[in-house]
Parts: sequence; structure tokens; C-alpha cells
Amino acid sequence: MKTRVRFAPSPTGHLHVGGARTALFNYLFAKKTGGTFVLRIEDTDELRSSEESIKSIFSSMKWLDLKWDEGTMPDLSEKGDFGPYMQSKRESLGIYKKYAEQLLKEGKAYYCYCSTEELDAMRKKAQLEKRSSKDEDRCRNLSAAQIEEFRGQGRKPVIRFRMPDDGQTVFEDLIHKHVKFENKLLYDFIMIKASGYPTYNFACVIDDHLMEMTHIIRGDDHISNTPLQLNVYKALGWQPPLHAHLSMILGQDGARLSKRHGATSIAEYQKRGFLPETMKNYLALLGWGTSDSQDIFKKGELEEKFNLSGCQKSPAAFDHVKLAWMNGEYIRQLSKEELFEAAGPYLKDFGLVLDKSNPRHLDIVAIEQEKYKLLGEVGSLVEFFFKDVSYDESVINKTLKAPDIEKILNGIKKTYSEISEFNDVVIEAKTREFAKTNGFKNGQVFHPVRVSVSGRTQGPTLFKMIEYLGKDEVIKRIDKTLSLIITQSTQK
RNA sequence: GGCCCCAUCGUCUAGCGGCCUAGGACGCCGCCCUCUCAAGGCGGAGAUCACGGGUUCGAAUCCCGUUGGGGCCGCCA
Repeated sequence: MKTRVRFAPSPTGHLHVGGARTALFNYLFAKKTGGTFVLRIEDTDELRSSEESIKSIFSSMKWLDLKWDEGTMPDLSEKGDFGPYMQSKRESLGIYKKYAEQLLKEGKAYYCYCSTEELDAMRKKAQLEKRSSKDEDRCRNLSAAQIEEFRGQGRKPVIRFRMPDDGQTVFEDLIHKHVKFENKLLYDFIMIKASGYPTYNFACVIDDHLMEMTHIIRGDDHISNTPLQLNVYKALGWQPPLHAHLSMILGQDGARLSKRHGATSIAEYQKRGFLPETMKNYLALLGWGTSDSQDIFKKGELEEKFNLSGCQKSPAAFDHVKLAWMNGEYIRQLSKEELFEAAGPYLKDFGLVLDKSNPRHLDIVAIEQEKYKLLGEVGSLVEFFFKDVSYDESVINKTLKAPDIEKILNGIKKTYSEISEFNDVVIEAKTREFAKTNGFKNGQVFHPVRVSVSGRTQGPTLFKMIEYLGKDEVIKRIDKTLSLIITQSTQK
């Protein structure tokens, strides 16, 4: 049988790291098994759902290159034979109501007239008495007269599911193995809200069944919901899908990942200059691994190697340091053109508008490729090629106050001005020759030249940098440095 | 508070009864390379496998308990 899995986000915000990981694992599982990856929108929270969130989630999924075969598509159209795929649309079609009424008729569900306030009071009381906060199920066995009375009071009922009083609900989780719950501890959850909208635990069962899902892959914060849902399948006489509960993603301190751990939304990582390949690879390793602990995967390799048996039961901490290292790895794998393409948008923040048909621009952006960890930092490392440099105090003190500094810079200026073929090989040879014939150590010459042309003590490989800067510019910058040194020494 | 889940270097993980004096990766330290910083190469420190009981000739691996962490207990999903 062909596998069918789904990612079912609730559009109440951006796609966050945990959601993206769930989406990724479903996607990888579908790819690996040759199945279908469905996208369903769970917008049954009338207050918090927004189309803006849907757009944002889709945009992050597109960035991660997570394409789905069926469901609500990026342009909000519907694709597939099991639609609509947006729960609000399904609600207006009366899909949930239909099954709720069936359960009502069979006595497997009932109307509850309790108000939110009454429920809160009951829960509080239970907490005080240190009992489980399982509701009193006050409306479970209402007489016709009582129902009449509540109706007369104009109360708007909700529909609750009638949980079995005894027995156990067990399931074989694909990751956690045997999981068992006592039915008497389960509560009569609300299936249909007073507004007529279904709740998550109900809508999800109806849709997963109707959409013929074979596997439910989701976060293990849903383990406690599973027995509730399993009882609905049973009451409806349906065969439930297989479940696989993924471990949670935690912050470095072991607490649930939240804003205070830094960025949690995928959009934020995109903005900071992570490559989508990095995110995908890193997320895949959070709660999953291969038998040889592989850490970098080539394109298409995850799709080929992913399996549920490699999934971890224990939670994983999100490590920004390792993420940054991995991004560096991926940046290093880029061709010059790809790097330029990827870094382009981030360069604009530095006021740099470069031209990819200009080979010099391509070379400059790639000159420190092995050093980049974030696309967002490329600009700060290469902007000196295009802007006037300034020399700060510490740099001057460190390098430009060495003995013979004027002699060195003047000599280098002359040497460079005499080079006709201004490329790194020639520049390097001439620079070394200058040092040797004048009795200077290489470093004695290299360091001040670096500072003169770049304003920094550390940077790209020196002679390439000089080549890319160009003869005129280099001489101009050496002159500027020289005048700075002279001004400083006359002041004293 | 009730129920459920989880537990191998700081972190991600390999391990699925003997191959483990526990392997890899990130990070950290040292050396090499070298025009700086990186990258790369080599090496090192780092886990009595949470703890305590079993089972077994033999346990990180199986069982029980304890502790710790996490999740759920919403007319949120």
C-alpha cells in the first residue's frame, strides 16, 4: 500500500523550528517510501488563525524546498482527491458535524451545557483536592428534564466524546514502542465547540481517516492526545493509522525551545544568512541519525537514507554553534557563482550593489569563502574593497608604528607602481623581493601593507586582495596611510 | 497534583547481551601548514553509559525501583 503522510500546521504564526522538523520528517518519509505528502491547514482556531500565517508558513516551506504533493497549495488552491484540505472549509461543508451527530445518535457523544466558568471552578477544586483535574463529566447522564431546563436557560452546548469507563488504550508507536493508558483516566474531551467548530482532537481524526493517512508523524507532545483520538477511531469503527512520535526540540538549557533561546522561526534563520540546505540537514539530525553518525548529507541523500528506526526517543537540544559550523560547511561547497547568488541579498544591507557579470565582483565575494559562517557577514568582510577605509587607533598602534614603516611603505609603493602585470603572482614575487633586498622580514612588510590597503590586521590572502583592489587604488591607500603616519609623528 | 514520555562525552549522536579499555561530529586544547584570520591535516582532554537493585557465565544494551528532565491534563493545536 502506498504511504500517505501529512503536515498539518495550525496557522497561528510563523513556521518554527519544531514545526519545520515535523514537516521535514513527514516529507522525507514520503520520499523514502515513495508515498504522498499532504498538507492540511488546521485553522479551527477561529480567533488566532490567519491567512498571513499560512503565507508565512508556505514561504518558509518553499525556502526549505519542502514540496507537497497534495493539499492546500501555495496559491491557496486545492490539489488532490480528498479536499478541501483546509479545516475551516471542511467545517462549512458539515463534515465534522456529520460524524458528531452519528456519535450523538449512537450515544457515544453527548451535549454538555456547562459554562466555561463552571468548568474552571471544577478544575480548580480538583487541583485543591490534589485529584486529577479530570472533569466531573456532569452532563454525562443528563435526564430529559435537566436538558430541557438547561435549554431553557439559553445555554449553548458543546458536544463531548464519551470515553470508555474501563479498559485500556494501547498503541504500538513506531518510535516509542508500546504505550499504554488507562481509559478511566481519560476525559470526555470536547469534539465540537459552542461555535460549532470542531476541536483539534476531533477534526484531526476525521480528516486523517477521510484523507486516508497511513502514518501520523508528529511531535511527542501529542502522545497524551493519542489515546483520546484512538478512542474516536474505535467509536467510528475506523482503522487508525500508525503513529510515530518525534522527540521534542529543546534549548541548550534543556528547557523547551522558546524565544529566549534565540530565533525560533525558520524565517529568522533565513534572514540571518543560513542556507536552506544547512537548515534541512541540521534539522534532520535533531532526533534522527544514521548508524555511522553521518553529519553532512549531499543533495537527495536525506531522502534516500531517512528512516523511522533511526529516530531518537529522547529530546534533542538545539545547538546554534553546530548549526553555524554546518552553514560554513555548506557555504564552502558553493561555487563562486552560487555564493554570489546566495550572498547578494545580504550585501544590499551594506549598501553594496554588485554585478554578477563582473568577474572581479565574483572573486571579491568569494575571497573569504572559507571563513563565512553566515551569509549576513559577507558584507562586513568585503565592504572595504568598495569603500574608503578608516584606520582605527588600535590598528595604527599595532602595525603602523613599527620602525622603518615609512621606508617600507614608500618602497612598496614604488615597487607596485612599477609592476605592469598587476596580478597576485607578480605582486607576491615583487613584495618578497623587496623585503629580501632591503633586509626586512616578510612579516615586517606584509603586515603594514595589509593594514594600509584594508584597514585591518586580519583579512583575505594578501596578494589576491591587492590584485582585486587594483594598482591605482592600492597606491592611493598606501599614500593615505603614509600621510596619516606623517601627520601623527609631526603632532608628537 | 494525576497520567504519559525520556535518560551514552558540555551538545548532536553510534551502540540494539560478549567486537566497548564506549566510536563519530560540533565545541575546547596542542602541534603542523602559513602573509594575518580562517580553512585543512595531525594529536589530545572530555562519558565509572543518571543512580540503586536484579536477570545472565557476561549488561550501556533486558527487568524493577529511585532520581532528574520533558509533555499533556484548554470551547489551543
